[in-house]
Amino acid sequence: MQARRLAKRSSLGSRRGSAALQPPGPAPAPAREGALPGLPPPAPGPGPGPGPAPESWRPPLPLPRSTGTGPPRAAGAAAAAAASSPVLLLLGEEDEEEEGGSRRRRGLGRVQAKPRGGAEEEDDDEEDEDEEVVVEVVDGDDDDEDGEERFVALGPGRALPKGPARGALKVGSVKREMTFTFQPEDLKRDSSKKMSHQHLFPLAMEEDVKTADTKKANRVLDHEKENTRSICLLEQKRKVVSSNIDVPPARKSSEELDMDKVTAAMVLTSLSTSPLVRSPPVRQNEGLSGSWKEAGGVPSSSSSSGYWSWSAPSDQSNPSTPSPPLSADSFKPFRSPAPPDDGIDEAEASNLLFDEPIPRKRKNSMKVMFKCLWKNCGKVLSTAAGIQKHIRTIHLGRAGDSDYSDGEEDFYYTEIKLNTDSVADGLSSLAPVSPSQSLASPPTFPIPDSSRTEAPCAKTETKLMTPLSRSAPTTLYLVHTDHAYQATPPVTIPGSAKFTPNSSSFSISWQSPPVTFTGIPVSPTHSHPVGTGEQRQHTHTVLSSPPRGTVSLRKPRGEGKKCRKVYGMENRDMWCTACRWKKACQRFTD
DNA sequence: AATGCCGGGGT
DNA sequence: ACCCCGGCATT
Repeated sequence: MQARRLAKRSSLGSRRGSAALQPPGPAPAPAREGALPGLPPPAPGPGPGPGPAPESWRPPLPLPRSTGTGPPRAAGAAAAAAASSPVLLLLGEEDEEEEGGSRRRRGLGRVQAKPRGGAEEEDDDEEDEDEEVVVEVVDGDDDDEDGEERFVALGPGRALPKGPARGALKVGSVKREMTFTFQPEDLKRDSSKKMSHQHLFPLAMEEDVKTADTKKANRVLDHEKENTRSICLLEQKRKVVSSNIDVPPARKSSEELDMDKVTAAMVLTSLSTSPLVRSPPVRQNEGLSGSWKEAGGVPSSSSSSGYWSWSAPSDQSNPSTPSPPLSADSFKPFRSPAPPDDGIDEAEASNLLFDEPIPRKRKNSMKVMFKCLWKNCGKVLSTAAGIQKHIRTIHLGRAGDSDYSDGEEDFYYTEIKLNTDSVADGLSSLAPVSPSQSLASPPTFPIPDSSRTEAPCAKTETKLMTPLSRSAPTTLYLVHTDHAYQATPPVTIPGSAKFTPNSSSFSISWQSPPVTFTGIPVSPTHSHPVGTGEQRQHTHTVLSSPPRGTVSLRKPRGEGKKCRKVYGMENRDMWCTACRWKKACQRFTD
């Protein structure tokens, strides 16, 4: 079968390539990929344009490969690049950030270093519909200078070969790299990969890493002051890294410790925003914070938390160890928010296609603030802790400063990102601004990609809440229905939000019945499908509106291009399964 | 007529 | 669950 597919694919690939450049994806497609110099022929041109993201992942993944195979990966160059825009590189985009984006980014980042060949591309291309290529963001190190992120494509069958190669490369260039992949289904493979990786890592290297890390820590401190968020991410990254590498219990200054707290808080916040996590707010948060602190903040090696066994590197990598899976899970949320990003394709990178409660993704140049959702309050603080306290004391009337928190505060505030860069602007302006948003009281902040709860909450709040009402601003949950069809396997990441690249493809199936919001024909700004997608997400809240009497069960015909159009009948096998089955297209949802 | 999709059926 | 396809609604 594989073989068959392969053959088919290759043939298709070529075909597709030509097709791509053709009519189907006229403006959008080309524009999109066109911007990427590094990327060879925007092979599957058709997809990119129309589909929110579908295509992005579709295209072959040259990157990973190149990364691994890439000849002289100019470490120096890379480092330099990173240094120039550390944040950009480190801070991710959206989780959903389908690999497309990442790849792209990557491509941009190191284009100079190694232009990829189209051939490889084709090759990678092969598995699309059945198995989406999953690109994992591998956080190299937290460090800004040589922060390197790697995307490992976990394609069925690909991962394995790749691992070793990469590892080898790594060693050669003396770069530290952690492979942290959370591929539920690919876990095994993954672990094996990691293993190999580990093996490749000479002890010496680890030493190196340690020292480097320490230095980094210091540097990071500086950053913290100006960009908390980025720090956050960095921290997170570091944590991730540490989980794999035996990181020396860095001596942390009190300041840093503080930061950790804040970081934890922030993360918690973001997490709490996630519908999934929401239910058990307190517990969750607490637990998390705990682990976090442990992970990142523990100054002395006395990290007792059994969360992540990082005492022995080999341990983590050991597939048989329970830790890997666990950590993987727990990491998910963190990782997603910090997907890399390059300020260039942010616009599209903003592909916020999530199909699920995805922990808010963070944009690099975004500042995170916490806004009180209490009616008529709208207070905005820069720290989660602060806002929590504010809520606790002011609104909940909890005993003064008692740090006691039942987690309820989480419901009353939301994390908002102040985007400093264009993306935000683009999005917000672009955004057919959900009605709720306009209603939201504290309009001060453009809520580019506020957590989905944000808008809805605000709305509800203003509308129904009584000042005194103790009930938290009703939290609206997103109704999300996934199509069973064409389920891109990896997509469903149980414990945490799915932000797998692929996820973008099905993202929003708002076929959800009781969906209220019917009007607001999200202006299909095709140029930025992403934004649109997101908007929709927001709007898509259950709760508020009375279930429309007769919800036309029929899915409003999508206006976007569908597989059929994009690929044509000839390439029917390239269609998403749903399309093939004459079901609602899963790939190009709109 | 071409599409997009639902409902239903076959395996 | 996977796959097909009749048939209807839309374009």
